[in-house]
Amino acid sequence: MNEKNTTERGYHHGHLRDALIRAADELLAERGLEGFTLRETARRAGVSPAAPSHHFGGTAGLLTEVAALGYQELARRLMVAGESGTPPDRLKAQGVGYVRFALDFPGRFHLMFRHDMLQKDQPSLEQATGQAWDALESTVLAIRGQPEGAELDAEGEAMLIGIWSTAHGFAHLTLDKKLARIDDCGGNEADMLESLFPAIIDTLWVKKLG
Amino acid sequence: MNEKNTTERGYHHGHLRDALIRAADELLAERGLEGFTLRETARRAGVSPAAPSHHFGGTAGLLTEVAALGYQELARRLMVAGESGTPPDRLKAQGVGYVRFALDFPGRFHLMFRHDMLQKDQPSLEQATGQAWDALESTVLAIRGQPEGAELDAEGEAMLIGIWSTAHGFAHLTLDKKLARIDDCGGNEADMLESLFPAIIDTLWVKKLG
DNA sequence: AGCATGATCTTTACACTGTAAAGATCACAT
DNA sequence: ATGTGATCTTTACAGTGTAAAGATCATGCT
Repeated sequence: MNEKNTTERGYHHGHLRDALIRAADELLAERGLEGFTLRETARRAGVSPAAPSHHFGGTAGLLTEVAALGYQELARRLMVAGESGTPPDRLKAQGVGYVRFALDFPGRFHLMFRHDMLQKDQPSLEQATGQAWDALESTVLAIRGQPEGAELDAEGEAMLIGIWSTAHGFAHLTLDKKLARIDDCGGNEADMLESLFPAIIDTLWVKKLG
Repeated sequence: MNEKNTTERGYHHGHLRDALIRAADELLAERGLEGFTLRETARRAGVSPAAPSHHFGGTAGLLTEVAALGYQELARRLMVAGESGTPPDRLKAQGVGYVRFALDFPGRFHLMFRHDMLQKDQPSLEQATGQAWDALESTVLAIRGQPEGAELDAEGEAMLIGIWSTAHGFAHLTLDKKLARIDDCGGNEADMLESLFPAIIDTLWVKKLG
């Protein structure tokens, strides 16, 4: 019944909703969040400027779906990073993975933390953010010696928010070129991630936890 | 010669440049960065929509001056916070001061880290950011036992960027309501600053430094 | 089969935005 | 006093998001 997967012509697109999400994500990757435009997204999907609003209610609706995809990808990476090693090593790896995600997808990343552009009550978004949170939480639970599924104790909570804040802030500062004066790595983002950020984690966390 | 400080009537405003910066800052405080508009700023200054561009070249020019003021205020607070106590205590106090600044002036804070909206080469901005950086650097130098004015060693650098990242990330996450599920403090930003953030610093940093 | 119904997409329109270009006004030095 | 340059206004234009109304089509009901 849905056999117009190849050439989407005619008045009705067929898979417009998915196509719009994909187009928006690509536009975000190309021009960043500030270069994003609902009309340009529609243009890329080969559709009229007002078409997206029908499916998503407006710009915020579309961007919320894109952000949900971003959280899914982030959660996936955090789970992979938290698979092997001692609990402190896993937490460190998740921190690196968090920053790497931000540097790989700056547009997505910025969007995901712009609550003024998202509809926080959207179930798809809530679920995806929950997955990312859980990935970190289970690692911290292991560090604290608490059973899986338990509620974090106070120090565990501070630990979780701490690593999150540190990774989040480092990612933001790097993307905003605020660490450019650090000449150890000549502004190269990859180097900053591979050497500087782990050094920070070591200085802060691992030495204390291990 | 400049005696029209009270009633600014007539074709020429007199102190339009300053008035625009003030109006922009107020607008930022009222509606946040996303509610900011060059035309509304002009309206509040009682002037035509195109007038600001003459003084600042465009939106970015005006916002850069506002951001420079923000960095000045931030630097002032960091210096005050770093005045008394042991070096680790001073660094902790500066971290708290950093977050407090962000929560007190969300509009300014967001603007200050939007490199796509600022002119990074503006001297007023460069100088103000340098002051804020120096305030943190001198505290870390004291912790590392290095003389004032020296160049930070590798671990000191990691320490500086680490505390900055942690405070920066915590501020961002708080402003974006990402820590709302932490029910220890019922979403109250003041409580989060006064209890949660210091707990994080203690768990991460101070225990290790002291 | 024929047909109505509703989902999907387009067209049109409007109130905004930033800013470029050209004109008006005024302070001030000569 | 006079013109010169800085300051501000007017006008205009290309964009933006989205509301409202119209066109097109798939689908299920009789």
